[in-house]
Amino acid sequence: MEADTPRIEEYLESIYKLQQEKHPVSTSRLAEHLKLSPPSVSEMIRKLAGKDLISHSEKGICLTEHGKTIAKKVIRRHRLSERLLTDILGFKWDEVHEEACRLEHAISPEMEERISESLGNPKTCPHGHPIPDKDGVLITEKVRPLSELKAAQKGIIVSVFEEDPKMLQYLATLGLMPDVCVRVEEVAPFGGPLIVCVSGSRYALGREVASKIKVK
Amino acid sequence: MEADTPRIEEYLESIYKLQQEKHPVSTSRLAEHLKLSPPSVSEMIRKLAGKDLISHSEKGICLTEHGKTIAKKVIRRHRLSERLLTDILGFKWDEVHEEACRLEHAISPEMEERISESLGNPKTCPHGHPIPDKDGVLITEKVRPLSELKAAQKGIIVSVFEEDPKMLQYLATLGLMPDVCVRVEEVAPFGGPLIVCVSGSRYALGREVASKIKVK
DNA sequence: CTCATTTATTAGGCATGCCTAACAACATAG
DNA sequence: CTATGTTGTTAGGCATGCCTAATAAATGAG
Ligand SMILES: [Mn+2]
Ligand SMILES: [Mn+2]
Ligand SMILES: [Mn+2]
Ligand SMILES: [Mn+2]
Repeated sequence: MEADTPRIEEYLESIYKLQQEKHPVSTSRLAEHLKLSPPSVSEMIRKLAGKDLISHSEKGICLTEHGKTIAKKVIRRHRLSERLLTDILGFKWDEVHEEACRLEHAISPEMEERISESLGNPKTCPHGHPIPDKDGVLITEKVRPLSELKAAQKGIIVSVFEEDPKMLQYLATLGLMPDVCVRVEEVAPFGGPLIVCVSGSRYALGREVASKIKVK
Repeated sequence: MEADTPRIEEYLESIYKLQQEKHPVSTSRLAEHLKLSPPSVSEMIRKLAGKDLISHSEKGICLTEHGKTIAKKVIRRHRLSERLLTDILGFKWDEVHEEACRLEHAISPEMEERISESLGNPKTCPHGHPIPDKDGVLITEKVRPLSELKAAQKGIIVSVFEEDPKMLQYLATLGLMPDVCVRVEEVAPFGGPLIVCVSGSRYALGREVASKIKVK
């Protein structure tokens, strides 16, 4: 019954992440995220459904409880790997995603626990996303995208929903990282950029980017 | 021209290790070490020869220069992984082989360097085997097996050529680890055991095991 | 409502790596 | 020298995961 390959783990991980954003996960969005052709994904979807890891109705792809459990384990290993890479090996937050994406499939439960312990059981990855605990319990803070703030409102960055190294590097130069306080100075109309103030400096920030920065 | 899969890396790594011991590496020994069927190995051998990674004459399998270069890279990653596992994550030396054998294929050149730096560029793995440097240079100390020592001779353990966790655990309880001084008290005749003295205690040690412990 | 685009699936392949069964080649013990 | 066991290879398969081309189904703009 159990037969989890790295590829299956990777699909479940992606489905989980996509579910976070917009609810119905489609074949095409999944194919795009995984950088695979739609037929490849279509085929795997059928297999995952056969293994009772997802349900595949007309309204999209959904993880089953079993699928969600596995996805959270993969995500735990991914995020712990990221922390290992930044906190112990000195990587920057924009360098860790791809590396962690490989490591997550090569880590035993024992190593997972040792990493967690060695790091003092961290609660989040370097991008601010919560790390599911050993039992799959995931504490999600109530957040909203920076793009929803009105002029003069401020918030503390909780997480940055972005994987692209270039973008992460850019955000780091602006100081837009978890735990940092941002104030919205101005919101340009017609979907224009936000003017934000971060530790004394002002920057113009596109709506697209701002929507990926979650604040509380 | 380049097309290195984890499996190819694993084969080259095994061939390299087997070459260290007895010279002519045979299909069957390789199959046994890799825990694969002889036909599977036979097939891969042909492929590796086609990629100019090994030469396959009647007198056995030999790594080419190119093959040796790749093998040493894999071994560097393996041994650095072992050090990471023991020195930073708190694993014991008997718990790291299998784990490292997976990690070695999931580590980028950048991560390899970061691990090495973070550990202070270690020269050996926890079992005392030398870690090839960035450029593949490998410093091999002149050693001889403990089993070749005569009564009253002593030596310092350099390395332990053993992968089996049970055996490593056993050796650790006796204190037979790198940098430890051993004195041979007695050598039983007809291939019998050695009586050795390690930090004040005496133990009987089979020839087989003793031959895997290298001293200087 | 209809035609065109987007989205999903089928069909047919291919590469990688593994397996078992059968056979060939060789060594060597009797 | 022959029978036997060891070693290696061929032949034929299978599972996994990916691809392109073609087709079907759904959507939505005019
Ligand atoms: Mn991943
Ligand atoms: Mn992250
Ligand atoms: Mn290995
Ligand atoms: Mn080692």
